[in-house]
Amino acid sequence: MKNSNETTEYVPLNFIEQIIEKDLKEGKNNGELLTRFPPEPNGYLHIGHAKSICLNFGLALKYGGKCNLRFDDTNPETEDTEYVDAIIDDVKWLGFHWPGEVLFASDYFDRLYDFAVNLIKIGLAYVDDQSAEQISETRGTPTIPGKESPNRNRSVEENLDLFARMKNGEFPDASRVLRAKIDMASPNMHLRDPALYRIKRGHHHRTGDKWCIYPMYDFAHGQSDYFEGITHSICTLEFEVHRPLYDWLVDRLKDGIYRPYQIEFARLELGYTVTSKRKLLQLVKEGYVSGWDDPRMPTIRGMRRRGYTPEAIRVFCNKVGVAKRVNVIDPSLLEFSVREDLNKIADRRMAVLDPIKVVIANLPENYEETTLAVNNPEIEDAGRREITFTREIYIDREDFMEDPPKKYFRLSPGNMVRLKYAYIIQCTDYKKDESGKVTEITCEYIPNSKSGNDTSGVKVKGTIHWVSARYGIPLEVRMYDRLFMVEDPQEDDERDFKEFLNHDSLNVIHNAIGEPSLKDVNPGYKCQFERKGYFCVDSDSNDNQKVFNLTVPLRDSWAKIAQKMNN
RNA sequence: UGCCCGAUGGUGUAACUGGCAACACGUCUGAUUUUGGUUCAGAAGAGUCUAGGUUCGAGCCCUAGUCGGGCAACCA
Repeated sequence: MKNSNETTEYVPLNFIEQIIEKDLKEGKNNGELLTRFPPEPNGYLHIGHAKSICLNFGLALKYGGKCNLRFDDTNPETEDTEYVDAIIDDVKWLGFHWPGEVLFASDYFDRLYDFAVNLIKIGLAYVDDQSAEQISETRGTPTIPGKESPNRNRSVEENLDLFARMKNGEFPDASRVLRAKIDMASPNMHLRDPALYRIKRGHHHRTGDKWCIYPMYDFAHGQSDYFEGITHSICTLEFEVHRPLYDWLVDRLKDGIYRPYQIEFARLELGYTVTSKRKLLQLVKEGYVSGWDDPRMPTIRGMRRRGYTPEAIRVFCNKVGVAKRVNVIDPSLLEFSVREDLNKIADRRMAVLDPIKVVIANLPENYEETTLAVNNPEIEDAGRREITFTREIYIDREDFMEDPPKKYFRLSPGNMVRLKYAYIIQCTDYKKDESGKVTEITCEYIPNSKSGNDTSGVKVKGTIHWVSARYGIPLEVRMYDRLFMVEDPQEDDERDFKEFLNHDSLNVIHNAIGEPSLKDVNPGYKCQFERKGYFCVDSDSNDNQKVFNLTVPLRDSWAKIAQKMNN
């Protein structure tokens, strides 16, 4: 450290925080900070949006500012209140708050219209009668300058008249547009007289049929920022080339020193999934997943149903960082964040996913012994619950091997393991069916080896979970794996991303057995199935049967050892 | 062939704006453990896209190039 007398420790800032701290220090925009999260209500929010939400709301929190929730609803064709409601719910679920009401770009339609009229008056906008095709053709290409529209130099009066008549519905859809008069030869395509307003008779989710002209994104976004007093308008990289237009418009709208500034960052891409709204919609529509909230989906709703916590998602979004480099985050980081949170808060329970019956031969037929099991070893006062040990129990198929390799610490013929919270047992016999599948195991328990007061002197390397055959309850357990088999399913434009779908991403277990305490839990309840992973109760559960979703498996160092031995 | 961004271990970010690369995930060791979890201790792994230049000194600055991304909706 350079300055040893400096009391504040240096904390690395991302580039946006650096800009903000500088702006705040210099008193730019009165030293205020107001950000905004501006979704278009035409789809559900996903993990990429979560990063933007955490960034915008997080910055406001960090620097004592505020963050608005504003819908960018300028295209009635694709937008719907269904999405508005879902998005509001998702942002709240993530744990963020905005000042006052939810805002909409459509709140500003009147002011936007007035601004457009002003632009016409000062000769910076004109009505173009050309068709979309003509406009597209005369825009030129990135290397060839565009051609000016024959309507470019209409009089202010004629433009005013035409624009008013556009608004009044005198012209058919798409027959005319209002364009900014900037520069048809600009190397930046967005400055070649961009369209500001189009005629479109869609039914708007909020303004109904009041308007038949709607502002384009570029004509709505920066101005909405300005109307709200946004200081830092943070968006993703693809809007970088829009910034000159953003500035051009805001500079003509502002009427003092205040103005918002756009800053772009690289969106979050997550490996082995897709985050394009179009592709996500396709997965839903074509039935590859059960819906927007399918637990395999990278949507907020999907992750929520999967059992991810808001805390875990927020921590994850902070860990990935903020920069301008295109990035693909490895899902292991997300899973780490989820485990980290769940380890602290989730109850421990025992459940057997692939049951084999074990009969403890040296125990009487009706033997029962009830003991207390720790709910969460990470939390001292998380309490205990009762579990009952009986002569017949179930253990997981993975925990028994006829012919085990050296480092296998679980049950095998002649060998011993501890049953968690109960006794050490030794395998004396086992049965198989014609196919060679083990159907039942016979064991003997070691007296005096009871968990907690073991005086047997027997030492075992392994402890396994179990469920009483008499008291266990049937469970449906849905095991999930990554949706795609390749890290970047959209890398190859030539190939349909669906070719890379992982067809084993869902594996439903119908005959799992859980400890009896699982009978009384409600959808959303999260727990760890000991030695397996974190699971949560799905909304498909009913009184007869609980359905559990695998949220994330526990780290499994045995699986790695076993895999190595196989290779 | 135009314009705008970007380039640091496998992945993602950092290096307090010029002082011989740090953190997290992942990987690997070991210890503890009645979860092969957690926790703890430790290790390996980049010399910063390339080539020049400025400088006592460059991941940071300059020039050229290479590679990657974006831009030609009346989408956002």
